[in-house]
Amino acid sequence: MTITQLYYVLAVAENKNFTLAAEKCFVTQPTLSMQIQKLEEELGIQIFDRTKKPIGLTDVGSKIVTQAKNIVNEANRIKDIVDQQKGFIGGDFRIGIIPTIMPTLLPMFLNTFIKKYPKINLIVEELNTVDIISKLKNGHLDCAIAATPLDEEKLKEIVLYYEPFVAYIPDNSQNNSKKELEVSDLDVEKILLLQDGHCFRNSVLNLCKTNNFMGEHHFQLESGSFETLIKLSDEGLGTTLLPYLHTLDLNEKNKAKLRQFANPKPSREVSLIFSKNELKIHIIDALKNTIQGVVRGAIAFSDVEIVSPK
Amino acid sequence: MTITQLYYVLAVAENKNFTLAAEKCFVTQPTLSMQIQKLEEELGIQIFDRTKKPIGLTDVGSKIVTQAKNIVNEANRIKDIVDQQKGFIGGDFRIGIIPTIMPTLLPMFLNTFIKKYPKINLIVEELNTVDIISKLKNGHLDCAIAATPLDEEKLKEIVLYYEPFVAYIPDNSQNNSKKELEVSDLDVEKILLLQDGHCFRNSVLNLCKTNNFMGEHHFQLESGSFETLIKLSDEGLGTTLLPYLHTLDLNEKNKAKLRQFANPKPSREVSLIFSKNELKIHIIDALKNTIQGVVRGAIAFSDVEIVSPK
DNA sequence: CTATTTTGATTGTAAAAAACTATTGATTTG
DNA sequence: CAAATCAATAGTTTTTTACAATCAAAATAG
Repeated sequence: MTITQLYYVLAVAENKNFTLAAEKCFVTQPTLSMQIQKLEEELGIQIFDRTKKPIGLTDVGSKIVTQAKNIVNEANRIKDIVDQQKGFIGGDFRIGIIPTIMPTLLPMFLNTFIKKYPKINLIVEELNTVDIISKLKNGHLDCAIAATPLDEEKLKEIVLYYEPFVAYIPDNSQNNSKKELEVSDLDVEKILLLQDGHCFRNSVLNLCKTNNFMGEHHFQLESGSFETLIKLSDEGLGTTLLPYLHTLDLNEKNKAKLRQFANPKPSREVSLIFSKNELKIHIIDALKNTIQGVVRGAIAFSDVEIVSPK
Repeated sequence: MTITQLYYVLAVAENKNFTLAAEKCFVTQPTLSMQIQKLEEELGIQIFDRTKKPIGLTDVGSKIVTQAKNIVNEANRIKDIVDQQKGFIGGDFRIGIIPTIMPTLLPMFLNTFIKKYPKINLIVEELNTVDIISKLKNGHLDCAIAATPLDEEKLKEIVLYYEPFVAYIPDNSQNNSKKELEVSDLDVEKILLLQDGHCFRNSVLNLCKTNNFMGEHHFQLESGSFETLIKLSDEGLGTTLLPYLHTLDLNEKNKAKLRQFANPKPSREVSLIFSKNELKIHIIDALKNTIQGVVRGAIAFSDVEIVSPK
């Protein structure tokens, strides 16, 4: 059994076609067919069910494919080890970002980053926090950006920034007297929130601890965008909170409904997260510096009461 | 990079000698030398420091060796997958047993087992519970026998038997009047216990929950045998509890100091433990049946109040 | 229902890789 | 300093891998 044979198996499993798989592997079809036959012979089992069209996997075959992925992944880490040793900044780099951070943060740093490190092949994926955690652990992601703390044993978090929330109040006239909003002015039971990315720091508003926070509403937003939230709010369903960076590109009409909080502002902690035994530390470090560079300009840190997360 | 090359690297790392490593790999020394050179060239780094005597690893080298072990382990699992498919009962099978179970249980089933399954190459290791858990998770063990429950997410437990404890009372005359001992008769603060294997079932005696149980003594037995415990007890340091199977081969003098408990007897749950994605299920099943077969004769289950573990 | 296309297996051959034997060269040991 | 140890090198042989060309079976089109 060779690693090459496993690559061939994975290619066929993925493309369900020997000819196409061979192309992807940059070899001719007979070469690939022979190698797979050899492997099947060595193991004494059939990996592929060639009677089906398109080609299918046998029962053992699918287990072998799963394991082959593990082996190939582990094998690829050898290159990462060497790259790290050489201080090489390049190669594939997979990053996961939660939906509520993606649209505002990614455009801010992507251009700077890929220009500064042209050898890195950045692969960005939008994922929710649960998927991010599992993919970081099994090596499908090199790092991620999400609301923290996650309190995961095997993951390391580096805080990128604290993003204050701004209240979005559809009927903003009634409290117009006060300039800055106090947290105590909010009726937390009536607030509209997304599931993801609303863990507040410093217990200013302690909402994330109740895992199934519903408030007075009879629905829960499992996922979705802040656009949805704004529209629901406009429909009279209540007040909502928007992360500061999201408020920057609202239209004027909506901006009028925003109300800043007084200090200490409720805010979310946004961090770079990676596995403790991640090898591409140099790239993570480069990414961290790039993001912190661009964010420093956008968020005035003095606005937020910084308290080191536990 | 090939799996063969990684095997060669591991052999050299282990033997610190190219010639010896080559023998272990059943190839000539130049073959092995060449392959390792080729790998080093492909990666563009030195794995071995050949200036040292005996040969040493470079910094990257040791990282690569660690990863190579992972890859080779994962690769070996392919064979396990195929074996499982074929229903093959054989090959290497690594089992860990905690010290307080090993001496009594292993002799009871080992002979029966290896005669019944001559194709299995059983490798038994005495390990404490902590090591067992980590080695099951990283694939260094195929299964283990320990006191349960462990409450480990990724591990599965199959209860083999409940082993009642018997009190060992050095000064057995004073309570001689009563025939069976009640748990309440014991002063739990004065009891001598081993760290391992003393998690009592059914909260009859609730000792394992206090992680650093010291009682009135000024010492803790981190490990050791029940022989030590008996001698300490004889020295007047207190009463102790012995697992039922251990009491069977005490000398007459010591047996006189034993006192059975009344029902419900305090007992320990002994289970077969394995990773949830362990492939050698057939072997584990064979082992379970063998052990339960021999234990059924030794422990009268009616003696123990069986309550299903939570 | 036959012609055509698609797709994987087969065959024969060339190139590449891996293994072996024999030998060298450097270092350590007696 | 001679002998022994041990990895590297050189030169061959064997094995493996890849390729081009072709075949055979199945699916699709006319």
